[in-house]
Amino acid sequence: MHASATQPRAADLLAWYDRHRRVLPWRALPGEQADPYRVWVSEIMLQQTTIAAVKPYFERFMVRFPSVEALAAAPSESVMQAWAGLGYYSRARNLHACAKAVADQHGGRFPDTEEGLRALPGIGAYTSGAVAAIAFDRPTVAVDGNVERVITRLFAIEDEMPSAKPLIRERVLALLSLERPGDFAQALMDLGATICTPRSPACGLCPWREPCRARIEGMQESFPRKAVKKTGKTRYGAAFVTMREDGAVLVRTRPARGLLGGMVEVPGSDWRADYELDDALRDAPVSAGWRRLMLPVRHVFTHFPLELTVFAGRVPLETEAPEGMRFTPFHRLKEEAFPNVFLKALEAGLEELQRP
DNA sequence: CAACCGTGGGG
DNA sequence: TCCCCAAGGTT
Repeated sequence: MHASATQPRAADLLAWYDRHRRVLPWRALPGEQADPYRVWVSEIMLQQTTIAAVKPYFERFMVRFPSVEALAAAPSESVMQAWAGLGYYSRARNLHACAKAVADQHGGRFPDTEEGLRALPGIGAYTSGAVAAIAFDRPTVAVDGNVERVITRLFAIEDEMPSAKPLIRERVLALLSLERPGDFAQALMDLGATICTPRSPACGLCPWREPCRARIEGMQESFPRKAVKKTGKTRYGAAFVTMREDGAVLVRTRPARGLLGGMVEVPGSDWRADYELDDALRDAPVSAGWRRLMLPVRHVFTHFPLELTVFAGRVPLETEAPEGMRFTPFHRLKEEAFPNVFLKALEAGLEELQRP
């Protein structure tokens, strides 16, 4: 007798989850109630970010900001610095705004409904469902990329993303376990992350291998259907690593909105596809004996690649920082909220300055 | 609603 | 090296 297609059941998923659930720093142990603050912070950090990248940030963040009140009371520079390197910095700005809203308008307690959470900054359709289900066991779902992959395979949904989203949500809601919504949400994500992976899914270990339409057709890796997205044109620019005689380095804070908003940078030019490197020194923040590094710093953002040519120079002790800039003592550089692209530029520039 | 918004790792 | 993509939200 061949295994005939059955209907997927939440019970099969939850039974699998009870045996294979991952242990994560923000996840409650079986039978324990999850801490909404930790769940919320983890969900924001995990947006478009891998668990491996998040773990060390999460641990440091919890030490530095142990409660939503502590986070709300912290200066924004401190929050941005704690986030530096994680990417998508609007998440950090919204996180801070959200903490203030919870502390000031909700008495330090997170709303315990999907709708209430959804109204807070940085909390959208996914995160509101995730926190409501995981931290408050509300009967709702959390549809992320994992879930979209699992569900489009399970039902062989041919619609391209993101137009398939409403149908996917409908299917997940139909499967939802009303007894264990929090575990159901986490089980679905664990399944997507460990079994129903983007490439080479381990269908033989899947609790839903029998009802999975995509596996039956041998087409599991072709879901979800997605249109190919095009990458932007490479942009070019100059960055200036300026060291004062006492070792202090010239930096400035970027505007609060937009790319790398609110983060710290070394001064530089605009980034354009047609940037003329020959004229780069007109973008220098101060006059110095600039040395141009031959190897540009390469960095890839979500929507465009960047080639940053670094100039390094020393300036006298009496040099004043231009308007909007400041000299940071060398030993405090590590406390600045540098995104990675500027860490790369800084490292390259400082190395050049060490040479005779 | 499509563009914008980082970064690191895996295949 | 290159490409894809990971627990998305905002505008």
